[in-house]
Amino acid sequence: MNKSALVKFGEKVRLERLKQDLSQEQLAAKAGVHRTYIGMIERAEKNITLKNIEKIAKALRININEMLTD
Amino acid sequence: MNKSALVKFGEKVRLERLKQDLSQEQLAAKAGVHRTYIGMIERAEKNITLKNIEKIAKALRININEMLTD
DNA sequence: ATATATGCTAACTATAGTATGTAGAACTAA
DNA sequence: TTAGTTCTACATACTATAGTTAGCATATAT
Repeated sequence: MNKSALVKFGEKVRLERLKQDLSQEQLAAKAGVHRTYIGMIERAEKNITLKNIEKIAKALRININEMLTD
Repeated sequence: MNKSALVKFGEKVRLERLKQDLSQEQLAAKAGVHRTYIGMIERAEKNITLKNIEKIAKALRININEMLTD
């Protein structure tokens, strides 16, 4: 079933966040967004915008294009 | 001055669209969005969402991560 | 028991997504 | 020239939904 970009992005955020041993709250603080928002993104419940993709990528210190690579 | 992801994405869309000799209207039809919306994206006037990034990438037959690579 | 982390619901408000209309440039043809 | 076509920029304006927040529940661990 070919996962949507939304699902893949959410999985990537969670994977990298845990790899860096960060809580959702800590990542949220780094990215400048709300705690629950990170949860929603990881669960692919929100259709995130490019500006916020950029924010989260920077907070995780990962290139934005890598956030969307399989 | 480090262009935003929005500006880079807009430039990439225009570049690839012209490379494939498509008008904004033709690309819009392929992607299933409105004519003027493509213009707005190319001019980086709208903060595009991931679902629409996916739509446009598919219409251009380009991997989504390549749309965000320098 | 207290603290930490996350899921989930529900609500508000900012703005993305959609659409219409006008204007101007570049071109083609009569 | 003049008229018609195509393409794009830009200005609104509407409506869908992203972004933000607060609150409560559950789980785990100390």
